Amino acid sequence: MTEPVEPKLPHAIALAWGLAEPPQRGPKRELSLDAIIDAAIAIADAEGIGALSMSRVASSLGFTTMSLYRYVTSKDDLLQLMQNSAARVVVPPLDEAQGWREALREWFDALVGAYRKHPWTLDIPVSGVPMMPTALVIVDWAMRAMRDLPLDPGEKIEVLLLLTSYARATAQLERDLTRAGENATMGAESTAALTEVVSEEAFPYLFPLIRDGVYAGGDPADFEYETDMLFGLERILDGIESYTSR
Amino acid sequence: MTEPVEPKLPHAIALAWGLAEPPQRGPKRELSLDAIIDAAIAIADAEGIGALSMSRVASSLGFTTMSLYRYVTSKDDLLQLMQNSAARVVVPPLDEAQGWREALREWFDALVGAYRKHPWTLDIPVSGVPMMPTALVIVDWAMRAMRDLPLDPGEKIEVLLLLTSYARATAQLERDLTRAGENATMGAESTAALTEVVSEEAFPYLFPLIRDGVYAGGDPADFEYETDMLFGLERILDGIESYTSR
DNA sequence: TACACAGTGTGTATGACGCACACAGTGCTG
DNA sequence: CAGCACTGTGTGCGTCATACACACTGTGTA
Repeated sequence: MTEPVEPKLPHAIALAWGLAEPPQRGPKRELSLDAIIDAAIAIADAEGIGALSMSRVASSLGFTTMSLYRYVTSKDDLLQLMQNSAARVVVPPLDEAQGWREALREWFDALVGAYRKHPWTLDIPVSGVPMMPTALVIVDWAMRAMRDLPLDPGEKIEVLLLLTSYARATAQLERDLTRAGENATMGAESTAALTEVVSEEAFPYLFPLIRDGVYAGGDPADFEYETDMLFGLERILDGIESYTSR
Repeated sequence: MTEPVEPKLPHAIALAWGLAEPPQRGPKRELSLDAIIDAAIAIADAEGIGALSMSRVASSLGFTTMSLYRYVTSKDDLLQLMQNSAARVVVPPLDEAQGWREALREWFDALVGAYRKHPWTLDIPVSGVPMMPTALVIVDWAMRAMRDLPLDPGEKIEVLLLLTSYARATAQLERDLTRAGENATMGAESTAALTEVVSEEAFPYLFPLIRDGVYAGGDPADFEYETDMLFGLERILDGIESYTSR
């Protein structure tokens, strides 16, 4: 009996960390975890996460549904592994000369880029404090970017939460607006309907924004991603700066 | 033939705005939309959104599954309406003397409070730019709080996005940590396992945080909600302040 | 007053889906 | 060569959302 490897890590996490010695006995495996994950990601990329079913993944690989369960304990498991794989980012080498603002911008871009590449990751419900390798790589990178900031560790984690949540939110908004551009539903049509229902009396402060098409309004192309999206980021960075130079 | 009421609003949204004249002909209705929504919310409150099925809701009301579809076109529809109902907040009367920082804090608290009261709203996938009444009430309130800030409308929306995404993220983190405290899974046990897998070489900047139990570490009770959670908010507010007083 | 018909709640049926489980075959290990 | 850990497979179960046909109800109109 060997050492109990890791004390009770959830299965997907253990797998993602590569903590699974391949079995010695029995027939050679025809599938592989990576092949399954890649196939699943391909489906999600092409048709979204709603189209992803176990049987769909299996048949796209030419195997039966149940064969997948030799590699993955549940669909949820698979989703975690997909997310871990899709969110993988390349961490640039440490540049000592780079300031923390620029470093965090670069980091933020990478995050948003990953969401753009695999938008369905936005549809995976967040499950607890992240413990997957990719997530921790991202955290490590963020901590590196903040290495010289005079913040205590708890505060850095707060900043991390701030940035990741904003990255996710902007990516989601961007996706929704893009979809609204294509899709008739939720498009200009229903936006117009809003004006009939949002009265100036009931929504005195919101009303002008809707009237002028600033809120949910007009052409989604008006949204200058690269500038609008970064406004919030710069505000966060300003906030950090003003705090640290108190 | 009467005027086509509102041009093509999604069904749930139209319902939520009360744009559905009750039918004149036919038998008296035994159910009501509100009763259905309330019953569904009760189930979600008690057992989470995973336990929520149409048949579950129906039988809790003493009706058949299909009867619900006379009031709601789909489960998704119902989820939107539940969220709209659960997120309802009481907007305090306008206090002219209140500064924008305090106003936004109050607003933020209300948001987080709603998430605390009905944590399952965190599990409802966000669908497009919010157009439900409650969401717009919240937006209106935020705009009121920012009424004197020298920001253009687009910037205010950016700030709104910043704040709502952070509120959601903190509420989610808080919930996850609370669960980790109760649940054995993801508890101290697997946190300990992290230390074995996160090496100092591979994660030089993250490693100390895990070693010292700052990240995902130690007692979840260490998380001082009321202070830690507000750190990020104060940074956002700082960022706005520093920007407006450029 | 009678009736057409919009609208009600119901029962049955369908097609996905996740996954448990038993099975027959496979190839390492003693 | 025997045992057995492990493979991919097939069947089957329970759950779920929802389509549809049905019998009934009450209101507006002929």
